[in-house]
Amino acid sequence: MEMVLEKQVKALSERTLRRLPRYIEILKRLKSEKIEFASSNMIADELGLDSIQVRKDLAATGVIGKPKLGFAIDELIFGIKHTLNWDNQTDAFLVGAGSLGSAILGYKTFSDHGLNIIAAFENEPSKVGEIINHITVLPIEKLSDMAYRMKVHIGVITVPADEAQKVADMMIEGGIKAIWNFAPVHLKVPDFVIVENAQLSHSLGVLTHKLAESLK
Amino acid sequence: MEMVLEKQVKALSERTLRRLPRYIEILKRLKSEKIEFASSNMIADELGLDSIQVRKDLAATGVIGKPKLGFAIDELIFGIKHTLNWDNQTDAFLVGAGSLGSAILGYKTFSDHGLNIIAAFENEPSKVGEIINHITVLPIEKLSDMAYRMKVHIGVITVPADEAQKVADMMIEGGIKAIWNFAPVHLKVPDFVIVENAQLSHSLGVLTHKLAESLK
DNA sequence: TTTTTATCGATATAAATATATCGATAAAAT
DNA sequence: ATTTTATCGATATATTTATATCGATAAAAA
Ligand SMILES: NC(=O)c1ccc[n+]([C@@H]2O[C@H](COP(=O)([O-])OP(=O)(O)OC[C@H]3O[C@@H](n4cnc5c(N)ncnc54)[C@H](O)[C@@H]3O)[C@@H](O)[C@H]2O)c1
Ligand SMILES: NC(=O)c1ccc[n+]([C@@H]2O[C@H](COP(=O)([O-])OP(=O)(O)OC[C@H]3O[C@@H](n4cnc5c(N)ncnc54)[C@H](O)[C@@H]3O)[C@@H](O)[C@H]2O)c1
Repeated sequence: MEMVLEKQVKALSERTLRRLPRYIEILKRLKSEKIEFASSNMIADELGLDSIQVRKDLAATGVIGKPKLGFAIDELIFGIKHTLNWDNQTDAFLVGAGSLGSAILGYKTFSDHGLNIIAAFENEPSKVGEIINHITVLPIEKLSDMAYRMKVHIGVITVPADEAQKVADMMIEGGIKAIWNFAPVHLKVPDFVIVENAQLSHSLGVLTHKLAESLK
Repeated sequence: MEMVLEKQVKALSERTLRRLPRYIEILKRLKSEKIEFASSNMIADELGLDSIQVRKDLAATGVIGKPKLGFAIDELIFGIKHTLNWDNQTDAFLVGAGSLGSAILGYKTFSDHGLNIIAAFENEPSKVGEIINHITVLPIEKLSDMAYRMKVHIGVITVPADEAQKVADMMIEGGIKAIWNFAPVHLKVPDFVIVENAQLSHSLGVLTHKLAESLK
């Protein structure tokens, strides 16, 4: 299986990036059914998308399809994962081992998605020392220093909204380069820091609005 | 405070819908600082957006600004909430009271966002009967029937991926009209059912890709 | 009272994203 | 060996989304 991955890859829009994991999902299912090639049409049908869009998205991964057959599934999964950098794991710290934080710590699948949470941090003394899914909860005071020494690049924020900026600042002080933020606040960070907001209320807003419209 | 909300509201794009909750966040903070009017510029600055875009988004809520002053904050919060249908609560059932499901059940803020989870359902007998944040966990067998009888319109899916379609089918059988899906699968539903996917891995993919790019 | 000013909101332009068209190609069928 | 076929991928068009321009307006200043 030859992988031509260093091929010049086109620019990736955020919308394309968000669709790529969905392709993996379908491809894995097809693979489990012993299917070896998937056409853009098959994928598009499964996901209710347009096959042209699928082809364009896949082009961005650099994987080449075969006329009449489509894309070799193994190669395509590999290519998508590579594009997302899911073929590597990046070390991460999580801050706020509350209910959402614990759910994330306990979720094994993120390690398939490039995220290796190696420690959690808390300001609540009673939680410090806990171990959740083999991950130890440490005192928040150690965050910056440890991030710096261990060259941790990703920080996950699951503290209450009014603590989030403070935590982000500590992360950045520790050299963290990308923040996955679950707190419902807009974080102010320097340009060189990437922030990705995973705010459930945004998604919920779309749902409640559409539902209200549909019931009108 | 006069609210002209039934004014003809323009079509709302999904991207606008996703920004609206962010405006509420900023407006609430300004309000807590005793500020009464917010200009599109102030809001845009806080969120790193363009003020024209803010004005366009706000226009979609039907709220009218005042020259030189901007938007009356109280009225604007009200208008945005109305647009999202966050000024009503819709009853919802959650299925899968595992770690993510429990975090959602325990999160009080969703009731400010139009979601009133009134029961949870499980197929794991040991979990049935539990009470999480005043919400009782019931056996999954009762889902369709109760949804139908209680006219529940929203279903939240937090079961493992390979159970999600089955659960969605039961919800639809029970007359549920909108599904908030946290399982990493594309649900197949009839046209009249709204599905909003809250898939964390999509967000994570954007993060890991951008981080890899930035470190190149 | 008149002038200045900040901001809105309508309209226009630009950019990004999605969809359509079609020739090229390799597999399968004849 | 030749033809047919499904699919790719490049290029072109359409749609959606974001950004820019500018006259109108109401508040504040002169
Ligand atoms: N639970 C959910 O379903 C949910 C949904 C959407 C958003 N969120 C957001 O996620 C965040 C966490 O929510 P949660 O429900 O897990 O809350 P939680 O209260 O259960 O957990 C927050 C944790 O952060 C810790 N913490 C607080 N300040 C800290 C600090 N300065 N340093 C280190 N740790 C600190 C607390 O001790 C606590 O354990 C909040 O911002 C919330 O708005 C949660
Ligand atoms: N935990 C996370 O941080 C996280 C993150 C992203 C996505 N997810 C997704 O959310 C879903 C739940 O994840 P989790 O970590 O809470 O898993 P979990 O195993 O803790 O919880 C799943 C729950 O669903 C119940 N269940 C299973 N089949 C059921 C059925 N047919 N009817 C009713 N209940 C059923 C189980 O008994 C269990 O309690 C999964 O699809 C997962 O991929 C979770």
